[in-house]
This record gives sequence, C-alpha cells and structure tokens, in this order.
Amino acid sequence: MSELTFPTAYDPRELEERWYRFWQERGFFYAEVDDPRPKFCITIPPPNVTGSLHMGHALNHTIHDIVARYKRMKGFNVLVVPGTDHAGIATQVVVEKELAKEGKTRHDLGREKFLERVWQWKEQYGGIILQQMRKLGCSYDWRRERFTMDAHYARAVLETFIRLWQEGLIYRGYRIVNWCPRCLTALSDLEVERNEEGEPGHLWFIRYPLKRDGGRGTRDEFIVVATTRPETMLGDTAVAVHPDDERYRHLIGATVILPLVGREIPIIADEAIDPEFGTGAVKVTPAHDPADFDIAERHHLPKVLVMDDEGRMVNVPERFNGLDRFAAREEVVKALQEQGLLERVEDYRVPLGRCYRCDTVIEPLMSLQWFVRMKPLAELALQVLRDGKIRYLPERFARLTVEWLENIKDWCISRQIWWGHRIPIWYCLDCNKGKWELKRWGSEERYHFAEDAKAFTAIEPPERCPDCGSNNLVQDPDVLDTWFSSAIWPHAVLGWPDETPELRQFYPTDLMITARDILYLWVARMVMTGVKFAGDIPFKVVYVHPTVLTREGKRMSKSLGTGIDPLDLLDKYGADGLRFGLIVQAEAGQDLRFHEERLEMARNFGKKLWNAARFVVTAWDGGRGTQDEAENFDPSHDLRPASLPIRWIFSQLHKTIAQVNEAMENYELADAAKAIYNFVWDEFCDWFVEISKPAMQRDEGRGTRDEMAEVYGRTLVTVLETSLRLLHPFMPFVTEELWQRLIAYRSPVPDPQSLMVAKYPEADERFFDDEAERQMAFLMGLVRRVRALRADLGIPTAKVDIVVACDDGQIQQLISDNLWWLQFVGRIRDVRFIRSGETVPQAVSDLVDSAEVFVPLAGVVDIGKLKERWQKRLSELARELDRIQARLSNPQFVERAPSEVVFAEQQRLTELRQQRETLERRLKSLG
RNA sequence: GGGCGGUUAGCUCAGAGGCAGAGCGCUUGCUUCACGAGCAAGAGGUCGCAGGUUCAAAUCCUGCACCGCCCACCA
Repeated sequence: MSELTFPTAYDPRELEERWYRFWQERGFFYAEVDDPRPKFCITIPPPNVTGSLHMGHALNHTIHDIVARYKRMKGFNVLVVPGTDHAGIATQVVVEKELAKEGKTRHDLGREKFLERVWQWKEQYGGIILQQMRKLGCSYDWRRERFTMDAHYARAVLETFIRLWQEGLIYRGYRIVNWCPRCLTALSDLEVERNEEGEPGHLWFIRYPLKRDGGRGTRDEFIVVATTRPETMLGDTAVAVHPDDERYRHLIGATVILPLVGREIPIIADEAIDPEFGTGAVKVTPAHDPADFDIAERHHLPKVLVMDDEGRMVNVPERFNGLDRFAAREEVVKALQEQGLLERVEDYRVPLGRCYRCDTVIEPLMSLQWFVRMKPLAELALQVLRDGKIRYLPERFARLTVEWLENIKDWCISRQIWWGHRIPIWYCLDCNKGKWELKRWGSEERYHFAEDAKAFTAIEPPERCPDCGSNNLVQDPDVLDTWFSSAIWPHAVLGWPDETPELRQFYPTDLMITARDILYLWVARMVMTGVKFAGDIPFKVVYVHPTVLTREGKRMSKSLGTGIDPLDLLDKYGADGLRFGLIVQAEAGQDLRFHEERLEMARNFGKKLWNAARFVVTAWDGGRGTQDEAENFDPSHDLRPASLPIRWIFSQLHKTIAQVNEAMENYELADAAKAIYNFVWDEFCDWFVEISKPAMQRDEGRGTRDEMAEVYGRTLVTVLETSLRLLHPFMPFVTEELWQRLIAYRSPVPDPQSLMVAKYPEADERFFDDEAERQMAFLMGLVRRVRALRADLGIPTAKVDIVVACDDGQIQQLISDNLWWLQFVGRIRDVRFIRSGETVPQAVSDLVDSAEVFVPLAGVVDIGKLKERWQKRLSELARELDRIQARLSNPQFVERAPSEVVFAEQQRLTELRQQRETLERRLKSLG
C-alpha cells in the first residue's frame, strides 16, 4: 500500500503550496499574549511598500524564519510581526511616474487627490512583498501585520514628535541641508550617497581683485581662490585664509571686489582653512556650503542664497538669473574668462553627493528645516551599548555604532514631499503677523513662516490658537523623514503609546535581523527611541547578515542588470532549495557572493531526503514512528551485539544534534545547516541505510518480522524522524511532507499536529559512543580499501573472498560479527584470517590501520599500476615518518610539548613504521 | 584622510597553535532492488608577501601588497 502512494518524484512546488495553507489554516503562525510559555519576539524590518522581494530580502527572511521555527520548536511562544514601510520619497516617486504616463504631475491633482492616489496604489501593490514572503515559507503572525501609516501607528509617530518637542529636542532653523533639486526636498546626511573617489570634475582658479583703496598698502592685484563649483561664487560673502599663512597674512582685513557681482567682501582668517589645498585662499559661500556656513557663523558674515529649490540661479546679475546650476557654471566660467579672471583650470575628482532615491546631484543649500537634537538621545543609546545590553553579531558592529553615536549630528527630519506623516505643528497667522508670507509652490499655496515664528503642536487638527483663540491656523506643510517613523517600529507595532498587553508581553523584542546598510539609518535610531520612549532596549540581539553580491563580488542592482530575482529561483528550486542554498553560503560577517550552484546542491539534498524517506517507509512497514519513539529509544535495551551500526548511527546523530543546537544558539545558521546535511547524506544515507538493507532482507527463510529487521526498521524511522525535526527550520516544506508521511501515514484520522510544533531534538549523551565510532571507522576503512583496490585494478563487481592479515583477536571478532553487512556494502563473499606478515598468492593488499586486507586477483592485472599505488603510499608514509621523527628527535619538543602530544606522536611513529615494513615487503615481492 | 573586513584547491568558502577541509567543477568506473539531481574510486593546496614569537604557525605579533566596505566640511 505504501509503495503505491509514495510518489517517486519530489515536486517542491505542489507540496509547498499545500503545506503553507495547512499551517496557516491551523493557526500555527499565531502567538497569543496569554501563552504561558516563554516568549520570543521579532519585528521584521518593514520593507518598502514599493518593494519586490530581492536577494537581500530572501536571505533576510530565510534567517528570520529559520530562527522563528527553531525557537517555536524549542518551546517558545514565537511572535514575528510583519509589516511594511510607507517609504515617503520612494513611493511618491513611483506614483509620480505613474502619473507621468498619463501626462500629469502631482500638482495637477493637488495634495489631497495625490495622496488619495498614493493610498490607492498602496492598497493595490503594497502587499506584494509580503505575499512573496509567504512563498518563502515565513511563519509570521499575519494577523498582526502593520503599516507605518496605519492610524494607530501614525498616532505613535506624532506622539513621538510631540514628546521630543516638549523636551526641546526638536527645533526649526536655517542650516545647510542636502537638497535634491529633483525631489524638491531636503535629505538627511544618511540619505546621500557618496562616491569614494569623487567624480570627474574641475578645480577652477579664480582671481578676485583687491580693492585698490583698501588702505593696506599692498601691491597685490588679486587673491586667487580655487573652487569646484564656480557658480556659487555669486553668493560669496568673504574670502578666507589660514591665520598663520605667511603668503596672505598681510591681506587679512583687506577687501576684495567680488567679480561679476561687484560686491565688496572681506578677507578673513579662519583656522578651518587648509593652507596646503589649492591656493590656501577660499571663497566663502555661506548659503551653499556647510563649512562656509560655519565660517559665516563664526565671523557674522551675511548668507546670500543664489539658488532656488530647483537649482536655478536667483538673486544674481541678469546674465545668470534663472539659469540652471550647471548652465550657470559654464556661464560664470565664460564671464570670468572674458574678464581675464580665470587663472587656470585643473582636472579634479570632486566629492559629490547624490540623492539615494533618484541619483540627482545633491545641492548643499541653506534652508529652513526641522531638526532633532541628537546628542541627548545618542547618550541614552551609548549607555546601553557601553553596558553591553545589546549584543551585536558580529560583535564589531556594536563598536562601529558606538563610534557613530559619539560623533552624531543633528538630524534633519522635515521633507518637502506629500506622502508621509505630516509634521504636527501649527502656526497662528494672527499671532505671527509679519512673520509669514504666502508663496505659490506648484499647486500649493505655501505659507512660509520666519525662523522665529511661534508654533505649537497638536495630535488632532486644532480649532483655535491656544494663545489668541484665532482660528486662522496653518499646519506646517512638510512631512517627516520616513526613518523618523520607522525609528519607533518595535514598540509602535506592539501598541505604544498605549500600554497594550502585547507591549507588556513581547517588549523588548529578542532579535533584530538586518543588513549592514541600515545599521545607522535605522537600527541605531531604534535603540535611541526605544530606550527613550518604551523605557527599554528595543531588542536584545542585532544579527547583521551578509550583503548578497553577484558572483563577481559586485552589488546586485536592478539598474545594473546584475540582480537575480529570487522569485525565479523559488520557481526553479522551491522555497526549501532557495532557503537552504542561501543559508549555507551565508557565513557570518562575510559578504555573500551568490552562487546558484548552491541552490542546486540544496535541491539535490531535498531529493536525497525524499528518496531516503521513501526507502524507509517502503522498506519497513512495521508501524508508525513517532517523536515519542525517538525520545524513548532506549539504547541499553535496544542495542544488541549485532547492532554496532545502530550504536554508531545514534552516536553520530546525537553528536550532530549537539552540534546543531550549539550552532543555533549562537546564530551560526550555516554551520548548523551543514552539520545536518553531512549527517543525513554521508552518515545516514551512504552508510546506515546501506547497512540496514541486508538487515531488512525478507527472504532466506528469516521471515519478514525477525528481531533484526525490527530493530533496524525502528532505527531507520527514528533517525529519519529526528533528522526531519532537526532540519525543519531550514527546509520546512519537504520535512513536513515527509514527516507527515512517516508518522501520520497509516492513521485513519489525519493527524492535526504538524512538524512545525514538534519538539526540536535535544542531544542525549547516553548515545555518545566513542567505542562504536572507533570500531565503525575501522570497518568503514576496510570497506573503502577493498573498494579502492577493486576500482584501481579494475576487478569486476562480482563478490570476492577477502583475506585479512591481523594478529588481533578482537579485530578478527569485530570483522566476523559485522560480516553480514560488510558482505553487502563491500561486495565481499567471505573473509579468512591469517597472521600478519603472511601473504596471499594471486592477491593485492592494502593497509587498514595495523591490519592488511587482501583482495584476490582475477586473471590478469596491471602489475605496474599496483606498484605505482604502493609506491605512492610508501612515499606518503616516508614523508610523514620524517616529520614525526624530526619532531621526536628534537629534545625541545619532547621537553616542552604537552606529554599527550608527545605520546600520540610516539604511538603514531610505531604504527607507521610497521606499515612501512609491510609495504616494503609487498613491493619487494612484486619484484 | 581615518576606520573595518578579506586574501586557504580551478570557483565559492569553512578552519583560529599539534596529520590542510566542504560544496561545486574536473578524471575514472557503475542498469548495486530509495535516489544518475545518484553510487563508488581519484586528481588537485609553498594557506597573499616579508619578518618575528613558539618545541610547533593558515592559525599569534609587526610591517607590506592587493581587493571590498564604512565614515569625514580639503574648497
């Protein structure tokens, strides 16, 4: 019956869909707050709603789900909270592109209609990536899915803003920000991409004429400054030199006439100037350069803005007015040339910033923005990190985060876009008379309030001004940086600011699994807000997983065409194949050069398991194997003298279990996966299953139910069942399928339970059996030697009689006791023993430890080949002997090395000498 | 400019003082009754370079080279 219903083909796709539905329907993914078991909680890094699963996500969620399933089987009440991020700029850009296809811009719709449109888009496409995670097998609590703009979440965001505001940690002011002239918004420093070597550009050397009647009595006509952005000179308000620079000391305090503009500006001295660079004299453009802004603050210089939001020149002479920044650059250079003020031009690599969303060159620009004062927040994070309250894996990232926090700068949180959490700040038009102006900005009427305008916060839109009662209120038009809302993710998804049971039960979370690139952008900020607002660290462990690279070591990127779509891989190898193939190449702290071959290996492993299970189920129908049986397998009772292989496989199994558990506890997932792979394939399939075949044989008058068949059958089931539980977190689908077949197969009522909620194997040291391992190693060595002799000498496959030369009665006994399976796996008919040193005519031999095994020669054999083989072995022996002898004859070694090392070497020396002797004799006999 | 990581078989990577490993690839043989996506037997390595510590170094220390990443206001 079983033979009929166990399909020969392993088809991942069909069974994966089936089992996911099964798990989902039975509610195995859900965690309840009143579950008495210890909790284990993870909040996933919310992917952008615009996203589709890429290789980074695939790895990230493979790790998430392996850990979740492992902990669940370990008896934890596991909660994984899924969700998505509204991804302000990214999403707005996507929807704008959609509009562009209809020939519209967002201004054609206006703010409100546009937002409606974005919501529509989000409802339609925002869940795609979470669907893809389900295909991967993710066992998350989908009832608790969150979105960073859910009503409740939005309230948490505003609450956070207001609390920071009340503590004076939020301020509004003019600063140089990273301005994207395409997105028309400010960006934080972390949202700007910089190329290490800079980008090709020029360094222009410009002559600034000194004012003649400056009263300094100098004969210099010019001071020469160098710049990479000549167009900004139109906004210069000073020239700066280093105070100790001998070349310019006499000019400090002099006045220059700013070319093309005619403005008189001073020459000042500032320590920040590097005399080595360029000419040592710097043009100071306070409104367009962060360093110059600081200089201007120190010297009370005016700040002249010469560019608008879209990067066009304003407040400049007619010739340049309205020109785009790059056109203006050419025009300025031309004008300077005309006036003979351009001294020279050098090629130069310019350090440029680019918008992380649209790659447009960032313009550093003075702008009125909202900022968070970060020092006090960073201090909180530093404290918990220095106290080691959060463990980073690999550990070095904790130190890097500390260093980043120590040098933290204020965070620009306002964005001039529409999609996002609108800043909960209102202004009263009446109280702020004279401090505002109304400007048209696309479709919007924008009120621009002065830096010192009075503002107040409110969660709900307020009716009246708290000061004057006026209802002429205007909300700040800006929205918050997306990362401001994701910074509160762990506590906000659990219900903060309300004191929900979820928050009480699951916070702090236990693990944060993330890639390196958002360690500062996101992870560090969660630590700050978690400690500040939720009163505790947001997670106990940060697991930083490798970045997935192409096989050439390049970044995977859609635009470069170097990306690989995990969905294709899912189709090709199944979720189990993708998961296992990915995790075995994910070595901690090391970037991952993705190799599809590994997925092939993983899929092959799935098939290997499938076939092994098919063998076990069809070869032995003696009863149901259960987890209970696996747990209660009593070695002292079940392991009879004829069952060395059983003692051996249990020893190996439990050592593997110990190894896997240890690796899992340290999050060394690749090591755990490889340990299971090696055990299942090399030990269970290649040896134990083969050995069990003669034990299970039903003919030759032994009947089908004799004791031996029974013990081997039960062992096969037990070991396989345990292996499936071990492997389940890595390959959840195929293991569930096989486990159900193995366990629930013959039950008339379908078993409602699942491998998902079975107990994860624990090592039982009673099964560790070094003696069995040693004896098996010898016997396996014997089989390998016999096979190798046959393979090398082309001896046909028919069974042969072998002869073993050995004086050790125990070894003879060992071989005799196990001959029943040695015959099968070694294709041996019978064995005969002789004294060591004796020889057998018409036979070839090889050494197994101190024994020698002879295989008869059938007919002609290539003596040359045989000689070659022995000579090679002899020279290996000689090399090894030399090494040991040299070592042992070194008195320093004998004296200083630990005695057990010395002893082991002496043992080995004796053994090798004996082997050499035998080999030399064999060689001589060949003539 | 500062910091971090890497360099081990043809490829991708483990190994962290005491006999150099895995997967893939390669060679040879195999209709062995679970599996050819398999089985069996093999070949293949001055552990980046140069010094040092040690009885003993892929492994620890110093320096160098090359590759990759992060941070930084040299205009």
